[in-house]
Amino acid sequence: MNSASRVSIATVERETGLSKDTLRIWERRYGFPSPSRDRNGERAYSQAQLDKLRLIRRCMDLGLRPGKIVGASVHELSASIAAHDSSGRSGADQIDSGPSRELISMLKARRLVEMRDYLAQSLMRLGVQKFLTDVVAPMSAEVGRAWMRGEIEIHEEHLYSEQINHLLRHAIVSAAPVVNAPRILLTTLPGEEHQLGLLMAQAYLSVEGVHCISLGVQTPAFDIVRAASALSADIVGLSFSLARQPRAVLAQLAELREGLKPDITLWAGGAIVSLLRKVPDGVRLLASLPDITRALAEWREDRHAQAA
Amino acid sequence: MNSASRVSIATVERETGLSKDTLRIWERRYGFPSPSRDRNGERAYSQAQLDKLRLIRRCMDLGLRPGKIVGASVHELSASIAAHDSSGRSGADQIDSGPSRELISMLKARRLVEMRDYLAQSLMRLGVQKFLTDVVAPMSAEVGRAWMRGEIEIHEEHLYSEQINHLLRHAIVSAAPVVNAPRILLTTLPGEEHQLGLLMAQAYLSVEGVHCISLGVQTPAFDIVRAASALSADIVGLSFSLARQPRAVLAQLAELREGLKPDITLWAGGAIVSLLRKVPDGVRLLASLPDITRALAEWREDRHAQAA
DNA sequence: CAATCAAGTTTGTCATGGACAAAAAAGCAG
DNA sequence: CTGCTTTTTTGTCCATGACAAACTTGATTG
Repeated sequence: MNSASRVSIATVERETGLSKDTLRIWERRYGFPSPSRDRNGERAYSQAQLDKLRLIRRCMDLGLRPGKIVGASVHELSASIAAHDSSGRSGADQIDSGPSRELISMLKARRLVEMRDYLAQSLMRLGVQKFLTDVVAPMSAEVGRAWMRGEIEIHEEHLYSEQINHLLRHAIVSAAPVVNAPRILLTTLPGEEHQLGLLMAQAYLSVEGVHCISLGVQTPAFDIVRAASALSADIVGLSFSLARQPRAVLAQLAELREGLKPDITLWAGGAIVSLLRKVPDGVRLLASLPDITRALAEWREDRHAQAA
Repeated sequence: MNSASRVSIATVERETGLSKDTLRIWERRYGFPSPSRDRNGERAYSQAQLDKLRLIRRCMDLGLRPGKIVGASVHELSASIAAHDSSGRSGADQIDSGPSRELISMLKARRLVEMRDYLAQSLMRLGVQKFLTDVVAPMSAEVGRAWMRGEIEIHEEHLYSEQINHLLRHAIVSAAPVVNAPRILLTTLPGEEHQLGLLMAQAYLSVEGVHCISLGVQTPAFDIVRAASALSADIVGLSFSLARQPRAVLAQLAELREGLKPDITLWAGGAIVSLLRKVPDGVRLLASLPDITRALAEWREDRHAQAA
């Protein structure tokens, strides 16, 4: 807590996700960050530099390039983020920022029991799907933003994940064997560690009367293909967080689509999909949770049409 | 999949957990691994080198030092591991290696439904605690060993975790408010990412009539102290996987004990504790799950004695 | 005008080799 | 044995150079 406010390059790497090599080469090329040195000649970054690096990282996730923004001021960076933030969000998305703010302050104040009760109560009151769209989704976005801004620590994000994780897993019901229920395989590709998005999808689907199997995170494409066959899946659903590069996502999707039998439907969801410019062939993008319901209806129609 | 069997240094770093710097300096100092180079002068490691590095890593986790073992043959390395393996395990621990082997082969073959059914059925038949001690604990150890030996991939371990995670979270009942039930705070310290051990403890405790709160993984000591006060916890329980250095574990425990109010009991569990030579003052080590029951009984006696 | 391709920039990762502090082992006194 | 000092081991950091892949820009063509 009160430890020297100067941090090592290893810490900065861990906190920002920027590799040591990248940090050194930015210093060489752009002159920022140019940390002071400790008595032993090693880089010692200030808290302000760390904060700005986090901002830069966030801007890059928004698609801006380092050369353009490393030289920018904190103010300009914030402005860029704000511009993106508001352009992406329609007015309706913001209605729940009140409860989210409230939950975040509970999180930061460690008012855990209160938070858990509030969440559990919301789940009961709203039902699984509305709870996900109106409470969990906005709050997750808000937690992500708060982390990027440096307002909360990574362990506080873990704490949040833990609560939601528990609540959702408890809420997920083993699907009653509906006749002709589609079999859906859920997972993420290698490099994608965030399991909350996956879990949200699973919870959302669990009340739609489908047969849902989660492989957990980071399943290689080849294994997804094998598992889809072995489990005779009708649909493969993938989740992508904001942390991924759009290009990499498209490439991985194309590779998987190629390997997957054509009669297996491929869905891609998660925060990143709304940033993708072109839709890969043979992949259904799901920009939000309610899209799942729509996509499922479409799938059932298609299947019906084919059968007839 | 079938891609060239030579892999980049970045891949080796990800697969073995050995940093690029470490890999380069081992090559310089010990002459291993000395990978071939691709047309562009970059290191290209063979599958055999990767396998041996994994073995070396495993030996190091057992306490051996790189200088002694980097030059050793694969055979010698395996022998070292086997020696440690058998010396640590009493005969009774091995009774369940049959079912574990069976479950591992299901895992590798992606016979998921079968695995899930088997696990769910075992849980029903044995009850939570016996399921944990007789099925989950041996199998987790076996999965860990299989991963170290390179027999399974990391995503297969994730898949296993996913299944257990789900099953346990579903099994954990929100404790009925027993009168005078001890309040237990569960978490791991920074650097410890493994959540399965924590979850196992929580599940085990959930049927002991205690009030159990999990903070998730990687909570800084300072925050644990704050949370313990805020939630008026009677006991703080920590989990440590084999991946941690015994020294670091002792240091972190001592630091936490110092910060924590003396009347709060501190428990440390997980695979590493049986390797600790000395017991830190004021910390109760729990070498196995059944120890939890014993420790809880002791705690209740103590509390009773003090009240009288 | 949109789309495609070639040339030019930007950017991250890798390589080499030197240095050093922290951790572990070894040696030694009590 | 236990506690202290010295030596060895070991991982991380530094500087600088290089280059391929990704991205941008601008010219060319249907």
